[in-house]
Amino acid sequence: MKKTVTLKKNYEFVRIYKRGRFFAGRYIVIYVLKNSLGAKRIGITANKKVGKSVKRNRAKRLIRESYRVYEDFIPDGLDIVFVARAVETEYGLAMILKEMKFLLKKVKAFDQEKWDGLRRS
RNA sequence: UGAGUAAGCCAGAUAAUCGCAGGUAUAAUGUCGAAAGGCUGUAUCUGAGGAAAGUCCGGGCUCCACAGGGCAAGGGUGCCGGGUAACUCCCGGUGAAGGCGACUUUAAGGAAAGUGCAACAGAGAUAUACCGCAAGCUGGAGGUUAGAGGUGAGCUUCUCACUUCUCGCUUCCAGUAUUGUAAGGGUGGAAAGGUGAGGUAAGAGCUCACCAGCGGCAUGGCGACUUGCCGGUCUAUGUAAACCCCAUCCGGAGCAACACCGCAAAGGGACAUAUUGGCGGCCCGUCAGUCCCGACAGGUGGCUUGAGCCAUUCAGAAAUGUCUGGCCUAGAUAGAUGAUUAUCCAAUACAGAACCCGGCUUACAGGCUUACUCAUUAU
RNA sequence: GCGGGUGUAAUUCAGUGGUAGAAUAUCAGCUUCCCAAGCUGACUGUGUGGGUUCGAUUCCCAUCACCCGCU
Repeated sequence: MKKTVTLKKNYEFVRIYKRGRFFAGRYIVIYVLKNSLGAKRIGITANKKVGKSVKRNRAKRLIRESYRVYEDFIPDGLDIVFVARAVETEYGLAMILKEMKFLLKKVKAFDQEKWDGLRRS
């Protein structure tokens, strides 16, 4: 198991916001940009609109857990940023999983054949 | 049984699988390195709170040379005693306010040091005199006594009746550039002690009794203060979370502090022998040449053993202190605790450490324990 | 994390303890053939909760929201 590389600095996030493709879901917004490293890097953010620290931490944990499920099916060479949105209602992991898969497909960052093959076996 | 008061406790549990952070051990035939060791893997242990929150106080720690002296300014605190490293915190008490009560609340020094403010209303706002109540004076009306005059009647010296005038007394009414008074008067947050009796032209601490307040002495208490006695009636509006006075305390900045390593450190500019800066305002004293641009998106330490936690002994009314023994219990750096399943449960609220402690304040589902009060019923 | 600041009408701002004001905006009327401009009038309130005071936008305490800085 390889360790996940994360984006840290603000200028890295700004670069992806400005140049990358994005798609908004109900709970999260996804930004994707190709990089030249040959590996994938992710960033997760939750700003103050999401809520206080407990809510922000929970949103980040759920996104991180969902990413862990789909990590192997995302092609290398991409920078991905997940932004948690401010939602009034309660939500669980299952909804985040469903939405993340949908969003990854929308931005063409999901290896459907590998997913199907693994499911069949 | 119902209603309530006070103090304290818990903050979902268990099991399995996957996943995250840190410590320790280990590594062979993994990988990087000269090595120490790192990365990675494996095993094992540990892993958010009662408020971690707000950042409202107080400290530790670090730097400002030591954190020094004096003056000025500013700010905090403010019944008494104790506790504490310290506090504006805590404990106990005093006074005051609230509650039938258990009990609760309390920024509670000084208003006879001075200054300011008190809108509107009201006669008047820190002292006043509009109405009123009385006294005086003037005028009018009435009553009455005395004196004088006139008319009439009779027993004509004298008596009686009526009437006029003058003086005095008195009642009522009106007026007032007069005097007294502050008892009463639709106001107001507040009208300069309260109640009762005497007293007075009318009234008034004018006098007396009790109460309140003030002063003195004594008693009990470490003290705030309490209780008792005596004395003068001078009684003194409120506001100090208005200025202020008194007492007392306070140097500043904050772990993005600070130290070290690495990178960079070529050069340019500003002020300089009594200037500039440290030293937040001035003086003394003291230290150093100083600052800006070039030019910080790196790493390590600081970082968790501490005014620590648990049990216990003793002192104390308590806060708290103390003796003995045991324990080590997060330490990240875009920031770690999550997911799924099963069982129990009535159900899971407020909410996530970021240098560390002691408090305060605020948010909060539900449950439990102890002590006490009131009401009702039964014995 | 640490430090600092601000909340007044729909908007921009005044207001030093005594009935809270200006400009713009909105609405209505007048004026005009119509519109604009102009004139007149109306409307809307101290972030929230306590306390001090006779009385609080103002003074004190707590709380909420927003904004700024740090190397």
